[in-house]
Amino acid sequence: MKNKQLTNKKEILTKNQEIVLKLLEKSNEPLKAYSILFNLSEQGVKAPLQVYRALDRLIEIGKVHKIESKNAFVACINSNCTANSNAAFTICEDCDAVSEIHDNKEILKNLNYLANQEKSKLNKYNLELYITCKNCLK
Amino acid sequence: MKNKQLTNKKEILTKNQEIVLKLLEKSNEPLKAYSILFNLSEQGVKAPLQVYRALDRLIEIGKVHKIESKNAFVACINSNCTANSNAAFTICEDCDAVSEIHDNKEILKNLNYLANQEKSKLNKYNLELYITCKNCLK
DNA sequence: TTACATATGTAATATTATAACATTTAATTA
DNA sequence: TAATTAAATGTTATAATATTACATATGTAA
Repeated sequence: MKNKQLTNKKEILTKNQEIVLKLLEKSNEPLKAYSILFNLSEQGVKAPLQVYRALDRLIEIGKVHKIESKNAFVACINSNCTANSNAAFTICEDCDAVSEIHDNKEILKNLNYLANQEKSKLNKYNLELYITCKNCLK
Repeated sequence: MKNKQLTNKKEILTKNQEIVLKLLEKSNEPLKAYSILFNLSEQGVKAPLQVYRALDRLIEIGKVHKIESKNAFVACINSNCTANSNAAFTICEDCDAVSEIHDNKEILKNLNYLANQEKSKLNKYNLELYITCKNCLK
């Protein structure tokens, strides 16, 4: 589908978007949609759609990423994130810890090259690295 | 979770695994689990679990990959695929066409480097490139 | 054979996500 | 300002994806 116009109103978020983002930002792990829902029930968020709509928009403007292999959502740690920005994560297969990798020029270069080889245009990418983390290697 | 022993019994598949893999191999697009289920109802596959169990095993031995962002499954095009092999796909955002990228040495090198930087060990990766494909660029 | 692991079948249910529609709030403009 | 439109919200219902739990069967090793 084509992208909608991203008016980018200086990141003015609506109430639901605001509280969903706040929750994600203070969480130190990816949260699932229904976990967000239960966490926010006291703040008036009562139905899945309220969460999913907020998440959709937050993802659209690049404030949130979805970890596809976990159906979970994280706030982007990149302060200067842009719309539909790229995402790369490490996921420890032992302890499930997830962390975001800052955009990596070298990877982007390679991926663009790959896309170009097929005469197609790279719009964005999702990269999930399944690792054994430093702690779990001990 | 730790990997189970991969006995690799020369790729002897069970009945359900066999027919699920056959279906995926002759499909020219990723199939969803319930689509597989409906397609195979005449062959005695009657419950989601039969499909999911077959898929789990096929993924484990590297014959099938899951496109995480689509909850869909494809047969691996890499004839000499190994257990838990890496996967990389392009997904056209306009026409939804998906194709697998053959393992790319350069990417793997970069990703290993990234993991090493964090003193962690890369086990496998999942890479999904959202593109506009050759046809849709016209 | 006995024991054990693996595979299968089946029903029920959990989890994740969207459709459809009514209502409210915000932004635009006449 | 009032009228008009667009965006966001609320709510119910339901669709789509995936797993739990348990009974049974089948293959493999001691």
